[in-house]
Amino acid sequence: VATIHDVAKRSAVSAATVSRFMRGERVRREDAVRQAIAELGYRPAAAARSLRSGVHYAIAVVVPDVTNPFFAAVVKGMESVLRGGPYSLFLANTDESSELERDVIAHLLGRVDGIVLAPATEHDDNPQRLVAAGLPVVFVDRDLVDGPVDSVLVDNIGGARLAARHLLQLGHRDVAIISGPLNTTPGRERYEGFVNELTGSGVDIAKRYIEMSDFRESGGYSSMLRLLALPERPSAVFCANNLMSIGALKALDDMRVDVPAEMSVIGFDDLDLAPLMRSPLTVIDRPSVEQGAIAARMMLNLLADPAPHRPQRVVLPVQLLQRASTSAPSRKTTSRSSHVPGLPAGSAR
Amino acid sequence: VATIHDVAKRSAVSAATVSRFMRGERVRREDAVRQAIAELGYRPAAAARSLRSGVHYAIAVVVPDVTNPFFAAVVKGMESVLRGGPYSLFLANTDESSELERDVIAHLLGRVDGIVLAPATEHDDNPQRLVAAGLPVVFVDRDLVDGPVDSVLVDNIGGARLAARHLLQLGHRDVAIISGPLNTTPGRERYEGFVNELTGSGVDIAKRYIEMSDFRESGGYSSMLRLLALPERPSAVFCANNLMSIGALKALDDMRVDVPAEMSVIGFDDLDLAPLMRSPLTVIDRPSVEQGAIAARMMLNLLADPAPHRPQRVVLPVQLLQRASTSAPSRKTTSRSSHVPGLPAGSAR
DNA sequence: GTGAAAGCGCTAACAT
DNA sequence: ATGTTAGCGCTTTCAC
Repeated sequence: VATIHDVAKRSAVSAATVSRFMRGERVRREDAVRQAIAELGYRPAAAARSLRSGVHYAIAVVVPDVTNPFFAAVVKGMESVLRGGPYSLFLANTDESSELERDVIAHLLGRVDGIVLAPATEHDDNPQRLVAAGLPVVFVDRDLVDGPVDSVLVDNIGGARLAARHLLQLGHRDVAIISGPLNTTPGRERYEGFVNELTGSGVDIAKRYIEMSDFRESGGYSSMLRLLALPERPSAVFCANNLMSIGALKALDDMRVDVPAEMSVIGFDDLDLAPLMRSPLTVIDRPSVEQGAIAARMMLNLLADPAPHRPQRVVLPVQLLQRASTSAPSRKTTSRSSHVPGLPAGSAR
Repeated sequence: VATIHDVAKRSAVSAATVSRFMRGERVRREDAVRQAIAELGYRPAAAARSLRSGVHYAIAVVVPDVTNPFFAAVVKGMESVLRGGPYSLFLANTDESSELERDVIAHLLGRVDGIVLAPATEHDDNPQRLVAAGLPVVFVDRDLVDGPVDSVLVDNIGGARLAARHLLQLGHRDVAIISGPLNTTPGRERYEGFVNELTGSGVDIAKRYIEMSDFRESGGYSSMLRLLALPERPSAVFCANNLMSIGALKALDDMRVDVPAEMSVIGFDDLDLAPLMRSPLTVIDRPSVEQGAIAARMMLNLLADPAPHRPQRVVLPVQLLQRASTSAPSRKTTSRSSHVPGLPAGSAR
């Protein structure tokens, strides 16, 4: 374990010169220093460097669930940008819990130069304290009601409206939603977008068709079970994220409910395996890898120029990927609203 | 940004006393210290602590691909064990590349107290240097040919044999494999197990039915395309991991090849969506979350007692999950080996 | 361009 | 049980 002084001695310069060489400055005895470093296998002690200079050459990305392919993709995008640069990427997980998030962030403080964060809730004060403490923070996928903050998001409202409109066009009137937590950005926005598009088209959504869930597969599963237990089932359902879509589809499968004949399903977030499913899932798709890449670039900018600035908010577009899990309702539905303006009821595709 | 001296002054003790309080020792002016810490919002500077004491209270897990659900599950398992304890978990990605692995490890050195590693290759010298440098290392899913090292693995050979036997029992004789890289533990072991079980049963596997791939979805896809382009297609294929199974199935789907009627497929590693697939995938399943949990516990033990010890090697069992993607070959196959000892040819299930 | 010296915030030895 | 002292390895003035 060689120190900078060992290198200095061996190459007959001072420690300061070695330090300058390390940071890329031109040095007279450059070759000698380089050789000494190689021979001794010298690696600067990160802790000493951090302590003295205050920089860590590390960025953290904190997400609610590494198991969620969407967040895995975001991480991939960040890595592709950070690769080759001086910053390492650390990944931490909060399991959708504000308390865990607090602990995780506490462990991160003083170890990283910036945090890319998908906060557990919009009302979290953990992130605010970070921003207040002057640590660069970029929000990804989710941000705070209190904003404004630097963030890269997607058009959740537009996507949810797209989903609603798609179901309406197919002729559905008894429509359900399995929603994420309303205290998260995507949970709230997708809920509001979906419901507003429905009511704006003169189609009310029954309270019993609104399932508040948790963005987890298990949550989607039990929510769908509840919907299926209703005396009058809905003819279509919108699942507000990928994991809940999977859970809902499993419940449908277990209960032998045919998709889309008996129940149309549309999800938010694409599934890698969607094309191979018995009933390939129709989804609202969004650029996930790119979301991570943009977040990483924003962080790099923040790090390069820490001066106060007008917070930047990037919103990426979404698109409808129509597959086979949605179709016109087959059986007669008890339409509580007879007319959708501009949409001939029952028109498919 | 309060230091330990600020706390010391405010609570009228020395810095050393505050330090002792922080590490849990009993202190006379305990309440005063606690209060000062709260009022000042004191957080020990991790860098200073690390520099002085040499401990970081951090563990890294380094995997080839965070996007792979298997590794995501391993990480989950580690987190569940580490949660609540003093150690943070950092996750890093190597993209199946030894060079990237070297860089990643270099960045980790001097920042973490131990590394849980799934090395890119078995012949890697990166890990060996870590072990030699005295940094606690636990190998997960993959280890080194040079061993012995602490590791938690699964019974790859047994699993691959199980897969082969399953196909043989169904009556397949023209059997293909889409293998992972032979310079990785699971790549090599699954290949050897599969081929040995076949040849041991008197069934040779044709060279053209052996596809060497890369554990990636794209690799599985193009390998399957090549198998399908053969003048005499195999009637069954074993995919050595989850991602390649997905790729292979997508190729089959794109080429309109019916599974299992025209091609039986068995994979290694379960897929979350398997039950919802048009042809639910038969797989060799293994405990993935538990693998991570065990690795974390081994690391904790290493950290608690760094004394030299006999390397421990845990091997977890696997099981066959039979679904619908495997069946007896339908069309007459050009059997190059007529008799399998003990197995009535063509007997299914 | 280079070296000497100081010190980042903490903990470990030693003394009390 | 507590304070004093020293120093972990590095970067950064400040002189030259």
